[in-house]
Amino acid sequence: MADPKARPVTLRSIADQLGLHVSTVSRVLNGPSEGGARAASGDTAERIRRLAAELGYQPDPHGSGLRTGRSRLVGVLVPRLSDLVLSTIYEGIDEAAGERGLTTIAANSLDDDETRRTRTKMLLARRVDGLIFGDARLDDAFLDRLATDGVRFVLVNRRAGNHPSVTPDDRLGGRLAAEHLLGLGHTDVAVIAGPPFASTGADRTAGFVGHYREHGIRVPDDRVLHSPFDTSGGRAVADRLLRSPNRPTAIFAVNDFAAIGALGAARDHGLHVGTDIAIMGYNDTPLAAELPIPLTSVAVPMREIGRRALELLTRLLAGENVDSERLRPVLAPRASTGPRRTGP
Amino acid sequence: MADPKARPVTLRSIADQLGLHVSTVSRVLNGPSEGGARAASGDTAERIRRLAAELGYQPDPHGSGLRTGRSRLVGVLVPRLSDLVLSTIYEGIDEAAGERGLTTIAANSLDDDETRRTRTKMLLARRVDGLIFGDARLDDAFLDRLATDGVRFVLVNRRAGNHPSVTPDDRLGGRLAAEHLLGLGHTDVAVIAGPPFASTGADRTAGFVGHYREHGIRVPDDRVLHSPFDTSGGRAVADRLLRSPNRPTAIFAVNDFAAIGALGAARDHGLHVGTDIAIMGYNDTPLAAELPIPLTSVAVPMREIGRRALELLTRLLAGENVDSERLRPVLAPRASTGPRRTGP
DNA sequence: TTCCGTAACCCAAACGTTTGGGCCAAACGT
DNA sequence: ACGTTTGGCCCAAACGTTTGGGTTACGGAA
Repeated sequence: MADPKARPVTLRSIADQLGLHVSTVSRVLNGPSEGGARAASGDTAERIRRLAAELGYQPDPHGSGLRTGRSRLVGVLVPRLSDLVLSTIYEGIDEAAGERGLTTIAANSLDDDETRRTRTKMLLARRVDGLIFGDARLDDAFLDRLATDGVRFVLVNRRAGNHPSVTPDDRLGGRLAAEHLLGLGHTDVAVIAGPPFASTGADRTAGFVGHYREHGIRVPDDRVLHSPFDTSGGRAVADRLLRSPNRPTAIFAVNDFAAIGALGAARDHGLHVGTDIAIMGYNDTPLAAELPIPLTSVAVPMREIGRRALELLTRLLAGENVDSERLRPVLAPRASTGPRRTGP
Repeated sequence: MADPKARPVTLRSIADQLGLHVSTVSRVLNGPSEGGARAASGDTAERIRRLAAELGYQPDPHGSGLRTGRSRLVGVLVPRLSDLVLSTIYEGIDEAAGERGLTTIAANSLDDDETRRTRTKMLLARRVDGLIFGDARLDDAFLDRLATDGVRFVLVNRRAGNHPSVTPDDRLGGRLAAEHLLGLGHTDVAVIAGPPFASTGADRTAGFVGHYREHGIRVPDDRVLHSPFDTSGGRAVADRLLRSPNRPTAIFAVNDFAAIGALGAARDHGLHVGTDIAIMGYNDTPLAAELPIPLTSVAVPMREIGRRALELLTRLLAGENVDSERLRPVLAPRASTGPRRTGP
């Protein structure tokens, strides 16, 4: 691995040991594994590769970064890594990056404008080759500015403007939720819609409300409530809904954690979830299926979304023109919206 | 921020514009903000600083890294970032790193030996100045080897050998749990102990069992079950416990997610948690307090643990001798272990 | 035989920074 | 007045890599 005090193994040390020039070694070790254009003779190349492997040579990113101007670093900005949705997406990003020899640097923006700015600046100062933003806002002036400045980035999970993005098809997801609840006979429904600036919540809500509208049922404005994407936020909002005299028979939370909060609120009101009231979430977090009352949710391929985002970025960095991608969600019906049935 | 095609602003470009030498600029911009040893005159220094700020100069890490041999990069290896405990700790690490002008690179090891090896190699190839491991194993040959190789690292959350570490005081935490359950009259208890190679589970279990032993109650070996630190693992193990003819009256899971799984299993067995059976977790995840049946847990300052780990590493890198730190956990009693009471 | 092509290398510059040595002039001490 | 310090700056080398441009030497074509 790494020797104690031994001088780090460098192109030069290899070249010297073999009586070659450093540039020859560099070309051999860089060229496509077999016979690059200006590579060395098969024999020499073999000796070089063998010695490099034996010494455990690892190119110094400072050297190559300095020379090439590229760092093979990708910056990833998310609202919070401790949000399971984002950390799972990040795992997908990092996994795909690793396969391409790229390294990712993650940072939290906390959905705060000032923090985004400083963290992005930090990443740029690190000379990342490109960025992936998981904290885009609808109508995002910051991103627009960055784009005109020539910074290369893609969005993940949330879309904004027409910056290239990889997201779930959230309108469809909202529709699936509506279809499910309507199919169970719920005509009096409410939505816990997440914060208004996130496309995820907005699109899921729009899809949901749209489906109901197309079936002649209007979801009133005061039945669409905004809240943070977390448990306590969901609980607070659900409590408000359940306190009202004519409470809904079903609640669609655009996020599993908000839904879990709603579960708690329902219990506080003495309601049995699944019979007295239907509650469903979104994202199909691993937790959802394992809860005491399993939570109906809309499954989204989060890890795959992360992978695709990284791939999109690499294509962008390669100079290609890229298009946004929408990944297909699928319904995961469980006990929280009705009589117990065999889970998917 | 970053201009479109404009040449990046460098020490040289600043020096040229001011008719100075690049080394002068460097010294001014590096020296302790006021009057370094060999800095320039107050006037010149001021001009340099002003222009640097105006142009938005950011030192190129490739250049300085190459010259100094240091990268100001810290590698962080954890089992999984999508594990809330680890991602929260990581947030603490990253937060503290940011304050010191360091950047962290995170990677998942999945608690898999091969993956650890390759990911660590990757981080080392990136020339990180030091590492923080969140996936240590009791008796960890890999870490021992790394240490003798001169790699500088600290451990977080889990301890191993006598490598410097920052962890919760898990024995104490286990004792707090035992004290709580025993105080409620539970003498017939079981432990969901997590995987056997993690010090966290082992120490929590040891503290728990030790406390009972000191009070004359033996927790039999077949009442201490190992499982992964996740919900489905906890559910499976709890199911086994509850299926047995003489089932325990209380279960201590060394992890909140395993406890949530146990909650589900209890429900499957028609038991009402809090009255029919007591279940408690560990870590006091934000979720715990918000669950339909709030989960008793042992609160651990996860974010602070991360911060301390980073600080410990910086001291280590500065050449100081460092000691491990154990942070104090505190009990968070809730409804899942007894009659509803006001939460902490 | 001469000339060209090419395989297989070597040379050298450049990327941006840091840092041990200068060097000059002004200030100071005696 | 003369030597010494020191403030304020410049010089140059080095870190490891990549890459456009040589330079040989040899094989084959004319």
